[in-house]
Amino acid sequence: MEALPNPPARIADVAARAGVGIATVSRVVNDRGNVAAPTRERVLEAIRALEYRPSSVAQNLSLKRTLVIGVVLPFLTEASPIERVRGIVTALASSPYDLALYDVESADRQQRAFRLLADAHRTDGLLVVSLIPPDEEVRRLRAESIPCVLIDARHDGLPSVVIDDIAGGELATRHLLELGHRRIAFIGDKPADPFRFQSSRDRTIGYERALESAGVPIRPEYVREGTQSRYLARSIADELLRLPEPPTAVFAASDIQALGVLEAARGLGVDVPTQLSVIGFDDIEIASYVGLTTVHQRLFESGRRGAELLLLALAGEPAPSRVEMLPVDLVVRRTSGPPPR
Amino acid sequence: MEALPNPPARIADVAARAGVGIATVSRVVNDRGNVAAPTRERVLEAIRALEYRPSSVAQNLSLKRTLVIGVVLPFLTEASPIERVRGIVTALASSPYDLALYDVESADRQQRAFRLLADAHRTDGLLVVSLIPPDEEVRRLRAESIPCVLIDARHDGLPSVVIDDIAGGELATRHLLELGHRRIAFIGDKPADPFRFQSSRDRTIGYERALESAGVPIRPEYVREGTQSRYLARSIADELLRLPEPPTAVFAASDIQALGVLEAARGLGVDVPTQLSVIGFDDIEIASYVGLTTVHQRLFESGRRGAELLLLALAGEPAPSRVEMLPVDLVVRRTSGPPPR
DNA sequence: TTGAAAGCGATACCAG
DNA sequence: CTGGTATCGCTTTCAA
Repeated sequence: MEALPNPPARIADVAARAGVGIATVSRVVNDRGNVAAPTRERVLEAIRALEYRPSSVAQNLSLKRTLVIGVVLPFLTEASPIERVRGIVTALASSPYDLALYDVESADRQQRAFRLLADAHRTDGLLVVSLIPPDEEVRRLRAESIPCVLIDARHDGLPSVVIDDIAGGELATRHLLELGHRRIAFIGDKPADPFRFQSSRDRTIGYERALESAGVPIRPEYVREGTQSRYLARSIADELLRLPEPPTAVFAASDIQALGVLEAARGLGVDVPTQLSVIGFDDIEIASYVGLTTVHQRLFESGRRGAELLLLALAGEPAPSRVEMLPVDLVVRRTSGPPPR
Repeated sequence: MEALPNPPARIADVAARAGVGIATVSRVVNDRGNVAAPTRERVLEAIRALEYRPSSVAQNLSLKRTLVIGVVLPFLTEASPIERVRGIVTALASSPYDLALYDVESADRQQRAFRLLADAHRTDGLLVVSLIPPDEEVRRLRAESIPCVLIDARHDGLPSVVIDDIAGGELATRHLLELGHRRIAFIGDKPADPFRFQSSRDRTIGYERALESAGVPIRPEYVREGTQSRYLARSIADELLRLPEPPTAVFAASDIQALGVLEAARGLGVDVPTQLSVIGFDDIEIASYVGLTTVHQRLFESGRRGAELLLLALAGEPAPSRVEMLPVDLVVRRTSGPPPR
């Protein structure tokens, strides 16, 4: 249990002790053939004695690869990105790659993350989640042929894994329509949100499309694109429910927002689902606990699949397709039902 | 948007273009003084033109530091480790360090993780969560003076951040006692679990201690140390509730297990809290959604604090104390109440 | 103020 | 089979 007094052994130390050249040590360490058994034994003995372990940093420089995959993503503190990371971790577990996380909370941090990553070969490959990398960086990535896969985001030059948000929006809205609802409100993100980009917007489109094809007119006062926070969603829902003609159902663009809606309903004594139906989007873990009806998007799967595609690219195989669309499905639980009569 | 045809520029390219030596370029890049203004300008111009960015891999080798902090932890797929990671990410956000995650699901993966990390200077520092590193590795870490902080784990040679599990166990049990319960069961982890080590065991001790000082005898059939899974906890709770003299309250060593208990109760038509009180431990996010009474352990804070200590050590300042104990507190929600009469 | 050259710790080519 | 040596890209003395 006492500390070694010496600094870590280098390959030269091993070579010296074994009385061989460093090339031979390298061969033994990397299991390249062409080393006589007795020599190999001497080297191994020296390695053991000196507790030698190759410096990966030096290996990186020499081999021009790091065995590290960088994951850039915003809002690691929220539930959905975490699900995606789980998928990524799972896919990477059986690979030789390690994972470096770059959380992107603030704008400057974001810039730095991309900067770091484009930094030639700090990582062997990149997974960018819910974020659109600047054209500038994309160009560099390609120039240096660093493989990069987007998850929950799109960019012309890059392969990506996304879900069909429009279909999801339609699915949710159709569910409510089929239950008999006609006064269906929508709560979504700010359209300009640089992070979640098109997702919420596409869900709105799905919502509108479903209403149209059911012949239900879209009422502007029911379409509220505010923010992804639970608290703001709550206050928006509060307003909606106090409308002279309140909606009988609310479709929220995320479960987090749906939870805010549930809170608002509880606060006003509006019973769910008899007086108000609520449907979310994402199917985060909490959704199942509170019985939230929602659109399941395969968060875990998106991470897993994205990582898989990246591993393929890293292995030199070309990505099967540019944009891979993951299906969504409706999960009916306890917050949706027929409208009150 | 078209790709650069050339490989990334190296420092020598910049030097050549600016007509200076590489040393000068290095000075400019790293903002070391002693560069004449016109020279500096020429260099900056060359950097811009070539889109030069220093290779961090090469810098690592030269400087013997990586600006990466390694985080080793098991079960990233569960809620509590995630909370801790959030705390770590937060603390690291304002530092120059990046974060490399090593998830340790399986035993071999675990070995590999420690191996990688002890690997001289792949990371500048280590955060080990809910895991006890082998003595062997600890020795190496110290020998190579790589700072390492334990979170939710202890080891003689290393500073650590833990919570007071015994106090937590007492707190939970006392809460139930004060409500009037006398038949209080305990569901904990397998004592031999190599991952969660002492935590659950200590909570048991707290439980026993509280009962003792209240003069309530400990009934062996009420103390069930099984597993941390929700499903197994559910079936254990099921058994407990079918006992001729079932407990009126269950203290689970984790919220996950408590959720299993709640499921068992629901399955048997036992109402919570009128017929059965349930208290968990951890206060994971879901707890607040299902109204679970629990012992809040500062998961986020443990990560934050651990990272903070590591940053201090990295900055050369000595750790304030060897073992830092985070307080716990009772969060009373809707699953605990007086026992049925 | 500047540049040549010596590390940093590996890999791998090329002779021997 | 084995060893010397160039190389990876940067930082940092040491002289000029």
